[in-house]
Amino acid sequence: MLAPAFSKETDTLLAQARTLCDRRGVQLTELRRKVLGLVLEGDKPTGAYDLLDRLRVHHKGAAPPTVYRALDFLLEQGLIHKVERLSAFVGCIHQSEDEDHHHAAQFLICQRCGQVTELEDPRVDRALVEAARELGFRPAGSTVEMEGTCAACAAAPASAPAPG
Amino acid sequence: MLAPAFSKETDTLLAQARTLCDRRGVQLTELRRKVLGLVLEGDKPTGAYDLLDRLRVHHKGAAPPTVYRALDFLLEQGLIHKVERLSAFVGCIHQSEDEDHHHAAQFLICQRCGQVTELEDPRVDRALVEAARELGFRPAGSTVEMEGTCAACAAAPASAPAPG
DNA sequence: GACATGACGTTACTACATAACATAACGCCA
DNA sequence: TGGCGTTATGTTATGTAGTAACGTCATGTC
Repeated sequence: MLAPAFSKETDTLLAQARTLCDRRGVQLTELRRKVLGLVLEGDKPTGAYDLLDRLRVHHKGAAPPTVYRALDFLLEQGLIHKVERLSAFVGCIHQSEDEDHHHAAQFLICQRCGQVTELEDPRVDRALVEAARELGFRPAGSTVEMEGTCAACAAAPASAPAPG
Repeated sequence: MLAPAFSKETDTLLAQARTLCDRRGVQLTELRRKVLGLVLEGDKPTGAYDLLDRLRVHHKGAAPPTVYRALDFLLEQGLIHKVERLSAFVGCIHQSEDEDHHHAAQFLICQRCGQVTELEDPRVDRALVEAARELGFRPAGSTVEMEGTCAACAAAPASAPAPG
């Protein structure tokens, strides 16, 4: 079970994640760290079974529950997000030690190039929380996703979607 | 292939849907009408395979594509919505002939009783569209869902979630 | 040393969704 | 009126996503 090699950027994020988990008293185990690394390495949202395939390279005998448990942990800790429309996972770009584990994020999904952009727009969250509150609804978590065409693809000729 | 019996409320909505499709020049076939009826009858979001089971009662030989094609049509026409977090479908309560086929809706999902409430809050949509516009993103469709506890369940004792 | 806890292994299964090709009904129009 | 395109549906098979249930192993603790 060798350690996979991650990019420098990923290693930095992994180090941050380690610090965060230590402070919270939760275990960023080797397995969970690997899965987080795989999610972070992808420049696009990655499906659980795709992660599983990659995980198996260095982690023999990995099965669906192996990946899903790790993903559940990472979601709980707010280290990754799930993009519901894609049934896929992305690393969270807004890691912050002091924040709630699950901060409210929004995603813009480009139908042309597949690129996903994470937003953290307070106006959107505020509007949603307010609308819920008016109905006496107590929010626990939200999914906000918008599909469409990103700026790069809108500018590119029809035959050439902006690359990943 | 007998016609299933729907409630009076559902029949009313089906009649509206019929009118709307006629005006648009699209075909609300018997099959599509049945599936729409089944979705509308449910007081909670219904999964595709649940719909399939019910469809089979009156529609021998129905298979997954039978249901999914009908659902795709109904989604296109804005007659139903998909709740991504539940992989399930609900009837749209905001049918309007003049509107876009896909209007921006939001959903509040109660984790206790499973009830789903559709909102159509202009503030939420406006905030999201604005945030996207600032990044040069051209919106095509959005998913906005919030999970939590509905007013009824929040008021009810812990052991007795408010009924469906 | 018995026992609780948390992480992970392993097997099997359930649920969700689509590909690919066949068939049938309809309108069109040459 | 026969051929053709279009749209809806039938049919078979397969791909993808997610979970249940139970076993094992390490660690801590009383």
